[in-house]
Amino acid sequence: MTVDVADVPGPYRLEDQVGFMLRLANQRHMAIFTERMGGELTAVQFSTLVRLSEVDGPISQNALGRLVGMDAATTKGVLARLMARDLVKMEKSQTDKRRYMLSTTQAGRDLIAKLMPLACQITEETLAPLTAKERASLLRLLAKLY
Amino acid sequence: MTVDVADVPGPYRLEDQVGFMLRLANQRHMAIFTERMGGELTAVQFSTLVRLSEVDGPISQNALGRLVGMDAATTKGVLARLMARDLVKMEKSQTDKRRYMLSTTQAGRDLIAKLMPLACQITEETLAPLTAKERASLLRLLAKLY
DNA sequence: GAAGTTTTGTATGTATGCAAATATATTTGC
DNA sequence: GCAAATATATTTGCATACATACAAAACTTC
Repeated sequence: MTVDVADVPGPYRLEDQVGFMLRLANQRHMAIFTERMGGELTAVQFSTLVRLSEVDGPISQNALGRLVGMDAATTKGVLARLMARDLVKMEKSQTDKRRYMLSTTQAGRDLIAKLMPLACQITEETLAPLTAKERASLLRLLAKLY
Repeated sequence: MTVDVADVPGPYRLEDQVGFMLRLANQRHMAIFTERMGGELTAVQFSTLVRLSEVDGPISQNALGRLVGMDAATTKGVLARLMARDLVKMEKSQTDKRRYMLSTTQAGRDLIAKLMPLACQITEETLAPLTAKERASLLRLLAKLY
């Protein structure tokens, strides 16, 4: 009678835990992002602004937050900072008195256009250690996880 | 004359950016961790306690932080919370008057032993959408990124 | 149309995570 | 042996991120 090596659990090693590695990989990317962007926008602010320009129509705060993967409390803070810089504007909905309808300003769209090449460089630098096949594989696997 | 499809950049899609996907995957894992751990320890606190028990000798605050991937400011807060719960103890170094030497308490080691099976279940649940090969592949690719 | 549920936005508290500045102690270079 | 560079720990400020609780408005169901 034999034992399959794959069935022997072995010791708990932090480096073998997805959670730990996800955190470290994310940290590395954030460091690259912050350094390259030079304080123009944070990663979450950039994602939020891109999403808002994609939908390109008035959208509620919570709905936009969901499209970016933020909860309501986080969304409020991010949008407050974007609005303080006139990159996003907000107006009361006529049909739903609870809602604020959000849209990008011209300054917001201009900033995205300016930062887009930088964002591509950031992705490139983050993925630099991987081959083209590995990059595709990583994205596919990450997409399965959420 | 033909054009290689791989050379045509295409539009910028948020879902194709590693940074965005890393953030979402990490969020999903954190949600699983928090729910399963039931408030016993956060993911970072657990990692820190495991690392400290691994080195199993007095270690300085900064050195431990580096082993877990935290900067000095973050490390201080995490350790303060662990010490407030008597999971970690600290004493002044005799040889280096800047350092506090850290070690786990019996309560800290007991808690890790108790939570270890839970941590394995959390990893399992996070990786549930992936096959064994995909899991190994993901870990290998993540390890290359930092 | 009234009751119960859901959605939206807000507020608060806690926990990472980093940048930058500070203070003290140690090590290194010469 | 001393000045310069490093290492350690701390503090502050800002930015996610989530849990929780709340109020107001809208929707569902009967």
